[in-house]
Amino acid sequence: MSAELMSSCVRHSLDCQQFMNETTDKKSGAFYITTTLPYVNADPHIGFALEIVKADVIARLHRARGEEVVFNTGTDEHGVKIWRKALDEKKDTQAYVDEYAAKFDRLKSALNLSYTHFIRTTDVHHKAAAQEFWRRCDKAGDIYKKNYRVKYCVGCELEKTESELVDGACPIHPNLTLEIIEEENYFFRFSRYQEPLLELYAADAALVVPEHRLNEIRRFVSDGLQDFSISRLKAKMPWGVAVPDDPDHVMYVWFDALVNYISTLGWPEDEKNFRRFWPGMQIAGKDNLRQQSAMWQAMLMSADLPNSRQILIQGFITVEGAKMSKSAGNVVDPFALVDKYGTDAVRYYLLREIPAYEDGDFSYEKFEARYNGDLANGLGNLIARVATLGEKVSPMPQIAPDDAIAREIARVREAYEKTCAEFRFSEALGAVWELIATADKYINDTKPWTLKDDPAALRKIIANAGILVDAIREFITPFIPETADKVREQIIVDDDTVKIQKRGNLFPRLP
RNA sequence: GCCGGGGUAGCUCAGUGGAAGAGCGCAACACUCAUAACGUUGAGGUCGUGGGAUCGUUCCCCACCCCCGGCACCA
Repeated sequence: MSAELMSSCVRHSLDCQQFMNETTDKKSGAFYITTTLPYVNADPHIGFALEIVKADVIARLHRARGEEVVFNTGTDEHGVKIWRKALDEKKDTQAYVDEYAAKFDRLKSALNLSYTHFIRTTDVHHKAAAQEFWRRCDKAGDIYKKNYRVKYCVGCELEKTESELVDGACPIHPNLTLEIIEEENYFFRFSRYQEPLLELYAADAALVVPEHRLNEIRRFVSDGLQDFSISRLKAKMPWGVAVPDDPDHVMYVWFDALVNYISTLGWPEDEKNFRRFWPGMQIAGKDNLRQQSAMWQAMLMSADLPNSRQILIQGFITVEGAKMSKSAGNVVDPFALVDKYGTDAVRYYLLREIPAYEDGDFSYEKFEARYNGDLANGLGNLIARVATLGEKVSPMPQIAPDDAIAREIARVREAYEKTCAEFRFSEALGAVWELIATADKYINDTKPWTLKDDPAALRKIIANAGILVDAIREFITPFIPETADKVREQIIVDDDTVKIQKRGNLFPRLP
């Protein structure tokens, strides 16, 4: 590698490091990321799989930089919907949520996730933390009681929110008049935080990513905030965290659930761990924008705790262009996908096909096209051909790569680091696949299969191909770690030697 | 209705005031190390519609049409 090229690589690497530092903990090598906690009234679906796989990639990228990472996920287990569902299924509520928590935890092995913490909102410690959080907001004067009016549909036997109504009536029972029920609830003084929230958004334009989501929440806050209800009458719905010093109320599920992001760190008792990892990064779907970037931030201010470091908002996954829903019967089960295609194929699809910040689509046709096109014909085939060609000269001393090859790797590295820092993983993988094309073309051009009688020339080609493969392996490691390991089992490129031993195909072509 | 984002190749999308791009799909050619893989070449677009400013616009301005998201208790 030329001196000029070398210094340019170093420079880029420094730039990217600086960029990522802005979005991570400014303190000593600690990084914290959390998903939202899925509500356990339905099985895990592919949308949550996307969220947690992305979080996993971010966690792995930070670990690769030598940081200590806390990666949190878990389950949200309180609230009326869960309580009713357990009743419907004639199950003990705790037994019901235990079953679901176990189901969600199985995503860890199915998707090869590296989370370090799995919190359940029914954990004893979490409940105590939620109560302490409540006390702090109360002490700050942000909690008060007032009458709460809810609309109730006698037909559904359920309370209805405005957004559920069509022309002011229940869409399922449009002929029934909604009853108004008044009950006394505790409220959080959200309205008090309009200005502080706007200041927060103004102070850090990268707090919410992408930018249009920051604009969306800024407008929402600008339009004025109403205090929101944070408790429910225990007599009507007992499945919640007890409100401190008031046996008649339990916390509304929002309030308790959001506290998980810090209770999982041991807050409030473990001050040291909390200070080391908080503030952290949060990833959430677009339906969670308000809760994460406004409500939770106001709650943190009220409790006199630092705001989140960054909130990454992603889109939804549609299925063949249609919204995924239980009633449509088109919900995609991540476990079934993994059974059929394997963990890394599923991870790859989610990360490559779904855009970073917008809605993406799933279909079996697209999935299989990605699988065959990118994984079987692309990555898998390249590894197979390099392994077969290289086996003949293995082991061999490593030779410095051609300038053109080194330059191409440096170019891709720059694009890779930039797009990863902005969480544009689809584009990062696109850049890595350009390197696969480079390697394929290099092999076609140099025709190593014609050099059976010229081992020196063959070694040079294998050295270059090996450097490319090893760069590809490094780049895909956070995305499809198991595959990266399998590449290294076949093609081991170290500073001074290259060892190659052919094994089975990474991704057999689908028929 | 108000606010925001979009309409570019069959599909998914990138892009620039100065001769329209990528990937996938399709066709032809070439190759045989490799998973009927890989490579090369090619076909295919009045860059939503109509005006305007400009020497010149897919890009700037105006109007209109269409799509998507947000406009409070959706875990």
